[in-house]
Amino acid sequence: MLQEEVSILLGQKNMSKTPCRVEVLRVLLESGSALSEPDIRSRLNGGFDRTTVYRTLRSFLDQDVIHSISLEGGTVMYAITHQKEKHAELFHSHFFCDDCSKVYCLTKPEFEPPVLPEGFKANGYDLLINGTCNNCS
Amino acid sequence: MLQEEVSILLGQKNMSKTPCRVEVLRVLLESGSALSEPDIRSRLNGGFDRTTVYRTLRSFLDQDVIHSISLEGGTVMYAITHQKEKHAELFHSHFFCDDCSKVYCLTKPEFEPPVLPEGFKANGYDLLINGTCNNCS
DNA sequence: CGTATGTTTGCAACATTGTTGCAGAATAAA
DNA sequence: TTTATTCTGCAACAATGTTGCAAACATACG
Repeated sequence: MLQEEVSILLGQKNMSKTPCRVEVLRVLLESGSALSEPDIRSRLNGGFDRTTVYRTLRSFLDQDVIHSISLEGGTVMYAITHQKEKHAELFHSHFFCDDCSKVYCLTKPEFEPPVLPEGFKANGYDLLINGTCNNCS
Repeated sequence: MLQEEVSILLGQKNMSKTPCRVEVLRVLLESGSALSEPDIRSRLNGGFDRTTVYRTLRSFLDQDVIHSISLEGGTVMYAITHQKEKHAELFHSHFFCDDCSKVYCLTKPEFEPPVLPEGFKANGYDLLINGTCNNCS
């Protein structure tokens, strides 16, 4: 159930269950994909202020409850962090549908990275794949 | 020589050699890495308006003379597009140094991408690797 | 040469995304 | 209840990017 999932997410990070936090998590969980702040705010029940939503997102980002995805052109989307995968901290892979503009978090984000030039050391990989999603093909 | 390279880049795309375009290309070529608009503008000789620089960047983006790289958090950087590589249109790989914040375009951007879920079709790959560059290690 | 046409530039204005300061409301703790 | 903490809304601000308009400049054509 949704309420439970929200409680678990907040409880794990010792975050209090405020109305705005609960709503933001509900919206993100229900959408199943990444959303921009305007997207999120327009779906919230309660009519919260822009500032409050941004502060909520900032807290979630700091606590790794959510993560941000930067699209071509600088648009930033926010999505729940599901850490089922082992290398979730190292590899982040997302899919952007050119057709419906939906953003999906790939659950198996690991891949064979390119060889770096001499002297370069990698700490993390952020991959953004664009194309057509299963809904649009 | 730099002047020549600028002329070639503009000539290939049938773009007129305006002062601002020449300056922006000079700055990007001299820096050798990706720069933000404020970075670029502060290095221009001539004191061009913010708007003029953005319009110049837009033209270059439309003509694929440059490309943009979106960093974590939504910062956008601009870099010359070197299409020496075959798969340059499909694979874009960049390296962000956590130490000096410099952004490098990787010249061999191909890699083994992750397997997509059923029904998803990829059109392009944008990889952003973060870590330590050769100057900072 | 002069005129018409097109492009570049600067200025002002605006939109969007995100942050910060401050004061009031709500919540939890004493 | 009183105190302390944290949330929230409002106003203001900063950064990035776009658009409209008019002046400047270059280009082409008669």
